[in-house]
Amino acid sequence: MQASTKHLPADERKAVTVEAVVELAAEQNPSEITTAAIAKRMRLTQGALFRHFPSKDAIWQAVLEWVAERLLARTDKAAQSAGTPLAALEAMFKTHIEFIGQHPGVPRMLFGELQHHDDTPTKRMVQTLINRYRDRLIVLIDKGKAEGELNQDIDTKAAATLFIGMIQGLVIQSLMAGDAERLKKDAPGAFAIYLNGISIRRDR
Amino acid sequence: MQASTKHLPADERKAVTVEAVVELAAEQNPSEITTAAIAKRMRLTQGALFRHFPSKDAIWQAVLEWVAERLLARTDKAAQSAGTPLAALEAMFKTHIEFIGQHPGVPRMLFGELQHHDDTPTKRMVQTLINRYRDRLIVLIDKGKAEGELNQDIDTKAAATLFIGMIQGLVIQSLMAGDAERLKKDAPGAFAIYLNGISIRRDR
DNA sequence: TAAGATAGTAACTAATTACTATCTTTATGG
DNA sequence: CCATAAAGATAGTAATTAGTTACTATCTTA
Repeated sequence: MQASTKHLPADERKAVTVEAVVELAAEQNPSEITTAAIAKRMRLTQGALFRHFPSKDAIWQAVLEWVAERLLARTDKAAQSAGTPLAALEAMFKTHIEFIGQHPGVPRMLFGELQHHDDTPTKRMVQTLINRYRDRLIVLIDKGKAEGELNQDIDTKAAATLFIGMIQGLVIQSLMAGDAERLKKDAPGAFAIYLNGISIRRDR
Repeated sequence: MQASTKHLPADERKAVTVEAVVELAAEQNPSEITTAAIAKRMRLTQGALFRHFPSKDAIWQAVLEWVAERLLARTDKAAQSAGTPLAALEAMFKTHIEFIGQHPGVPRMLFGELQHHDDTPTKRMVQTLINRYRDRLIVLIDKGKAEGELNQDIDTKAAATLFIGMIQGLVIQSLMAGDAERLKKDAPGAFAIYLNGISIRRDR
């Protein structure tokens, strides 16, 4: 073959592979990403991938680990640096939207996993991620109620479900329109109504 | 093969095909539904399908037409038999959730279409469906504002986006949990918060 | 600096898939 | 009851894909 084919150590090669997949997922249907396409993006032959991963599924697992780590780290940081529970919720929301804006392929991959009817290992990883995210929301919402920022009458679990669902719905409509910008545009308006729905407010 | 292979007229065979696909989509990843699987479900050979459809894509188009027709007809009917705009919104929501409960494969197919990065004919059909749905919501929300049922200050488009997004998010979380019942369980709580967010209410 | 270990290449393989060509069965109207 | 056209069966094909294999290049270290 030709071109500068450097030998990378295994760890680096794995990291590069994950990045390549995340990039590709932004450009095409994730379920149609072939090992050949991943290898081509990395300027590697297809067979070489299997030196580092035992199967294609193992590649997906590495990618999902990457996603879970990064997303939770960023939203946690955002929430912690906010002053009140309500501010923390807003910070999490904004950070989440920002994350998706930077990695448009990520939600596509997650949605793709959920389409499998049976419990694949990768689907379980997505479930775990969303559950961890949801737990953080529940803590914040309960704290908000206790501190008098949020309406005591609302159902905490429903509020957490809607928070996550709102983001998922916004992403889907952005995907539908084929316009990544739309997510950022629509997010504030949707969040305003959500906030209206959970917070205590004075009558107009 | 043998067995009682009745010859159906083309129109009926097409209808049966659509039903088979909708059924299969409830049981497996729609993007992995092969023409062989469809034929098997219909107790037909794979080649026979191509007597009625020029391509697999044409099958998908027929299915999406079926979905758009049925969903809009049912939600329209529900909205029209409601007394007020707000009641119409709730009726649409409930009917929509009910429809998905009866056809769990439908949202999976729609989500699958949205994962293609380029504009396929089928993706366009999904876009058109959601846009038509959205237009109905906007009319209702504006009417609700005019009649004093809804908060004048909310952004109508954002409220419509969140309405659709809420359903999409609920469906995704139900898919994630692998529990179709969860949709029906979570829907009322989420809608209550949404309602709280858009309606005029007295302070507690 | 030589030898073992790690990373990469090129060329397969077996399975799957949408679609087709040819032959057979079934339904129907005169 | 028979001719004919529509519907289905059978048996293909070409393309694609994950994974394998035998060999080569590069790195590491004793």
